[in-house]
Amino acid sequence: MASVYDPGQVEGKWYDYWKQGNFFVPSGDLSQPHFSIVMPPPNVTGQLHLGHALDNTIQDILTRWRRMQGYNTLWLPGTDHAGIATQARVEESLAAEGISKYDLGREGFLERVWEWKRLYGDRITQQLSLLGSSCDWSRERFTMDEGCSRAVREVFVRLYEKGLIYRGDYIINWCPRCLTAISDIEVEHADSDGHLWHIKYPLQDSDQFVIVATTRPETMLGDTGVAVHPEDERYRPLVGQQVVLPLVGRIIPIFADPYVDREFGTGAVKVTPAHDPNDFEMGLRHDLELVNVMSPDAHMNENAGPYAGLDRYEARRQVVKDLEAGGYLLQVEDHQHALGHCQRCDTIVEPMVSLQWFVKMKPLAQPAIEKVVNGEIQFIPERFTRVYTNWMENIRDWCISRQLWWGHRIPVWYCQECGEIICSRQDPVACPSCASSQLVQDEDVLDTWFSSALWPFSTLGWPDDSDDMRHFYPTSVLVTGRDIIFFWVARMIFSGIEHTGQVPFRQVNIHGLILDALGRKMSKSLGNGVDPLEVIEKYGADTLRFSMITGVTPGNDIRFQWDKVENTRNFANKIWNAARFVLMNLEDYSPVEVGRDELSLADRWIYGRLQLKIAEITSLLADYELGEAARRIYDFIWDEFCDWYIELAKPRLFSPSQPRDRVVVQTVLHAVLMEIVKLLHPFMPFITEEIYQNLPGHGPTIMLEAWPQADPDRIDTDAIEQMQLLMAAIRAIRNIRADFNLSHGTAIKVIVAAPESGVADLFRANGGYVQDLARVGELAIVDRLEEAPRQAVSALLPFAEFYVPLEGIIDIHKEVGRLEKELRNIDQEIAKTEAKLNNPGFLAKAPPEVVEKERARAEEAGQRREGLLQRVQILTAE
RNA sequence: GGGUCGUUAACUCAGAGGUAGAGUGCUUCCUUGACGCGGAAGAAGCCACAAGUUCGAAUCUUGUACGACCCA
Repeated sequence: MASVYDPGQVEGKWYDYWKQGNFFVPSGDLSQPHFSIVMPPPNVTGQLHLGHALDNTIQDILTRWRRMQGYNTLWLPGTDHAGIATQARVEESLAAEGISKYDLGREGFLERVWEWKRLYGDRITQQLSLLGSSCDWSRERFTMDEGCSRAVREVFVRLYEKGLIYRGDYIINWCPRCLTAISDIEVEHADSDGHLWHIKYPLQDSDQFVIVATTRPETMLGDTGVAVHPEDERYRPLVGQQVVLPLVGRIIPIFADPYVDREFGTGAVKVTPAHDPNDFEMGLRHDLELVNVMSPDAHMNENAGPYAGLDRYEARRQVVKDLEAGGYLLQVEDHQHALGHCQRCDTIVEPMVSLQWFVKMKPLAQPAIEKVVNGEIQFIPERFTRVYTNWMENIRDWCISRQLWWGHRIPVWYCQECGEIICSRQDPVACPSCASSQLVQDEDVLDTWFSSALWPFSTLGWPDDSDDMRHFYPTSVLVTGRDIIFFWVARMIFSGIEHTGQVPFRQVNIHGLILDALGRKMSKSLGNGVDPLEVIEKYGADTLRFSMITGVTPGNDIRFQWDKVENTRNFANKIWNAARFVLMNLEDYSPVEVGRDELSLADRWIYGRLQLKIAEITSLLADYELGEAARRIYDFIWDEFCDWYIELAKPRLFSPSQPRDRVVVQTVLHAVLMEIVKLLHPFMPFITEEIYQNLPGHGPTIMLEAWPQADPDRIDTDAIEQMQLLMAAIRAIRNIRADFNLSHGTAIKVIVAAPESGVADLFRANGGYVQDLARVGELAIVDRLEEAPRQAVSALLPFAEFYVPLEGIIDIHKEVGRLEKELRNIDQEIAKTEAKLNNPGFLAKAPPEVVEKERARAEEAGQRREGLLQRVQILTAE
């Protein structure tokens, strides 16, 4: 084994081995509980980014852990067709060849997209493999495969038949570049600097006027009303009157509506129902006419009269100019307002009225809220529950039609003869009403999220009553970022409840975003993204996984730091070398029975500590506290196992006079390393498999090993406490060595004065530990010193005093300084404990054990102070 | 405007009602037979501010400031 761990030599090999061994496939053991996760499907043409890496690492940790615990475990992978995103990319590539999708026609274009999908479809899944994802590739799905498409069809028809899907003219968000409707949540709002124009609208047959304020003057061409607040005294007399729309000449009413904000602008607003969502609502309430003045590419249309053909911003300039010329423009203020942008292409979205398909949300939202409120679905961390319920409670109908070609075509046909509308599971051949075969399918496709919403059950075989549905549904947990709670999580919840009668998952584990080192979102435009493949290439997947997980609070964002990656790489190397050491010393090892009475103090200590760690780590995992769990393993391996246990084991390993010692230590090293490697496996699957496969007594794969279970019988609290004393002693002596620059070669003598017989016995029995680890030549143990040596440095610990005679080396002055500093610390501690013990409230109300602890501490501090004072006296006495 | 999160050592972050933690960095020292991607020791924090609850608050409550994000 090489002394530096090389992940490149290891990772690919084991992944192939696991796949070939079918170790990712569920055990199928129905006597065990199931554990299932459906993977949030990445965009089929996408590339792995750090967000995916984090998301899938979490899922893989949970999956590997539960699998080891014996659950019938399924992690189902797949990809999403990502309608608008994929179509845009294919269009771009066509544009590079100088052709548009219209040149190819719908069929031809779709062929190109499928080609594209075949070309790039494997890339992201291959990248997921590089991460070590233990998902069942035999069940891999795609949102547009046959089964998912059938589920989409079924759901659409059911909702349609229930009256929950309708088609209508409503205001939607229109992207003038993508030339499609997009849903509310696909619009991103950003503040931008604009103006507020104050415009005079003259009253009909009067020389009076109202002043309206607007940020989008060009939309006035479509105004069909002016609104004021019903309780606004200023305008009360005007309500019911008519104004003459400037430039256009249309006569439109002034009406009162509580939506109007009296503080905004002049308190009177122009109402354009065809180009503003709020105006649209008011239009419905007051039966206003809809005047659409824009074409799909955001140019003015024929309803804009002389402005027809102008781009929306040119039209704005022209309208303003004309208003000014006509004396209608009274004032222009600077004004900041939020503008909606297309999530996909960042174009400013235009609210427009158009004929689209919608899902009626209120009836679906209600049960979806209940299941979360009553705890059938649990968000982790819990605070995301409110994010979800707030959104669900204020939900609006979901616009599901998209004017795209790539996606699930809406299963609705229009009879050209009689106008019948047919919504059907099977493609109809004749009109059921007039038997005509002149049927034309709706041109639109469904929002990508319509199919994603069905993912937890469409992938398991729904609508059939499949084995997988029965065995793995509802799924156990959904792991995803908080950025798609609305897009996806919410929609899966109401869809699952509506169509399967059950929640789609029991728990939702929300994690944060990965940010760059400066705390900014990683984005293409900033160019601050880090490619996970680069990290894997340089440091290995185990390192990437562990560095993203460890020391992270669930739900919080994570800054990506190369420093941390390096530190984790060092950790991997540390484990590697610890294993190398163990394996090197196991070459002559054959398993033997080792009696409990043969175990040394250090053996009993490490066994006990291991049990405690197993219990902690298991319970942290159950609570989704992966960061803390990882940190505990890290500490245990590096600190307790490597820095202490292995060091303590060395002398016994190499002592020719005690051959049995070597066997015992070998046994313990082997057993503890085996458990460590299992505990670490979900986090770092590759290196742990590699080590495991080198350990004597290994099975076919570590993946099939049982997760360690804490054995309370092995927790020897005495051994743990005793080791603590020895370790404290070793540290104190090392400290002295460092302070006095005593080189390694310098053998020192240490006198231990231990008044308690138990402590003295401990040092008599295990003085070897101190001698070896603190490099002590002679260790003398006494109850008490008649006369403490003057030419000696001391460490006065609560349980014993340690003297290192340094005739000729010690600088008395320096030593006194050292002791005085310690005295100051002790004095502070005493002041603190005294303050508590002198507080009657504390004595009366604090739990007795806390008071007792405080008393003990005070007493101990008092004794140490006494000792320190004496020591100073001895040293300063001339 | 509403909401969520954050503010802890120089930096990046854990923690959490009862003596402030890690990693990196910094200062010494160490070619000890796993690892210098290592080991030992050390310096370094009024846990943002204010009020409250409590015997006791960095931790709970409320408010303030600053920062990030989400929704309108």
